[in-house]
Amino acid sequence: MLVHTLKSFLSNQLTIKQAKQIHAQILISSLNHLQPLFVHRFLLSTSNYSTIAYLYVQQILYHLQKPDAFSWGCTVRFLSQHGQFEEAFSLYVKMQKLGLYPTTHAISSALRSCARTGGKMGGISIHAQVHRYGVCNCVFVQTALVDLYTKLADMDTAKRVFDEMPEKNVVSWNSILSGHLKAGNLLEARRVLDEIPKKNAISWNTILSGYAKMGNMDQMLLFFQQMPEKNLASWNTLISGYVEHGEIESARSFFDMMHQRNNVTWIIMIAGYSKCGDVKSARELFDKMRKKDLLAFNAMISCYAQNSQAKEALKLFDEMLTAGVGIQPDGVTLASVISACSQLGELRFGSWIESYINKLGIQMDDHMATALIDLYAKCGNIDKAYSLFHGLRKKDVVAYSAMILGCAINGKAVDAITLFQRMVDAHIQPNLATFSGLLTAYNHTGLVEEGYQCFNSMKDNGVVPSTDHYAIMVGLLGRAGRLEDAYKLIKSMPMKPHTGVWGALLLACSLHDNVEFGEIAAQHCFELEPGTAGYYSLLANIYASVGRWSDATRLRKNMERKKLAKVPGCSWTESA
DNA sequence: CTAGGGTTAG
Repeated sequence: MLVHTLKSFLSNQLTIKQAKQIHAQILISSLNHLQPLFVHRFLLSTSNYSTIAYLYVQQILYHLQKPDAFSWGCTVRFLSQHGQFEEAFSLYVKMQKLGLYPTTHAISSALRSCARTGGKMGGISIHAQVHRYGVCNCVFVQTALVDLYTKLADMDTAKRVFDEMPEKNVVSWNSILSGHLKAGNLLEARRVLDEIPKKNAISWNTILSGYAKMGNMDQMLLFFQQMPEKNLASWNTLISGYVEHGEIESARSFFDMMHQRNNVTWIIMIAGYSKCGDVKSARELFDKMRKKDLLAFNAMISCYAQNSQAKEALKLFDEMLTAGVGIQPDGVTLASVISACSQLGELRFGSWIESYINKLGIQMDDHMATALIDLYAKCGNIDKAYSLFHGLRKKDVVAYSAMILGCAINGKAVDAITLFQRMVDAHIQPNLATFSGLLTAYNHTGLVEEGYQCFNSMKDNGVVPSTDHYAIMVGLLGRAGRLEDAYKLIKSMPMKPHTGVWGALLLACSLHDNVEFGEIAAQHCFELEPGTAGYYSLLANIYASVGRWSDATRLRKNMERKKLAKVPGCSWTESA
């Protein structure tokens, strides 16, 4: 009976709130009789559980009686194996504060957690403790240390620990191998590979992923063909290599060739199609998956959000929640969902999402926070955006760009420029999106010369302006009445201008009643988007404002003949 | 217990 209760507790996907309720029930019920050790054994044999639920069991154990070092060790290992690295580490620290002598299981798992999260301070302090406890002779602990230092990109220390190991196994060798590849030293890695006494598939795959990341596809394929031992991960590494370097067709042909695939395989392909904008192919593969997991949904939802199909993203998210799929979203899901809401200007959804995050007990991470910064800024709540920005653990180029654009569209050009300066001081390389925000700031305030300077400085930063950047510049020059300069800029474009560019010029011409460039701009807009009535109206207005009534009438008649109705005004701040 | 292949925001 007790076991049954526990089992249903663990196999359900629980929210924090539900888990808390059950937690309380268990505390006052008969589960008090269960021995911690028994519960741990049971947990380790169960494969279908929710990690959140496990955390609560751990707390329950703590309430029942003082758990021993073994129980703590099991818990740390469990969390580390389920991706809950921060929790694993903090549990390890707690265990030590209680004066318990950590097991090698606990130490190696805690080290693994630090390695995965890049927890440098934590990892090094565990290393120091290991010295004190004198458990340095355990292969698992030493290998975990080697891996920690390779992941921290400290190859000198990694090598020192490795060389001092009295006993090494394949895992130790593979760790040092991946360290050399992380340092970009493929030759050294190949040399080490020959030294490994008993190589396994992972050894080969590690080198293969090295070739994949170097970008030499021919060498990668050659190595793959020569590998004496291949498994599913080898194939996945191969197609992931092609995807990363934009060769989606090659990836697909190997995908089709595979006699066996797993979710990793499918997700690599879905993400690959997403990156090159082929939403249709991505969805086709997604539909063919038989057991879609959380990461598959995340990949597909992100695919929609990143390819401007926000409504589809929200639709799929809704399906995930309601259609009995039985998968709980995580922070990754929500980051994409927030992005979709932002594209739709859906503040209502945004605040709903925030309460949803609280309900599920999902930890706010930088990805989600950055998405929220963008959402709040676009809805005019710049203060909220700022406070989220200041709360970020690491401010990277994406966060800065979101904040800069946020300031720009809220008329805070000075703030945007200050942020950009701070970003440069922090040695963060600006990219295309950063400059979109910055140029928008200049555009908003009409600072033509400064904007021009900024635009020209892009190439000094190794960034080539995109069509969108030209569009903003045309808008900036045009609004200032410098229509000829704007036209010259368009003529100098190395790529074909889209309607955003010509439309910006047309709009500027209607602002300044300029027929000469207005006609040229309108002509291009008509060709590119013959079905959009707005361009005809703009040109007709220009004609009318300079008294060329017959031309205006001719254009309006032309519109009627083409059955172009005026598109009703639509604003992104308005909910659909 | 320690190693390779999957999703994340502008």
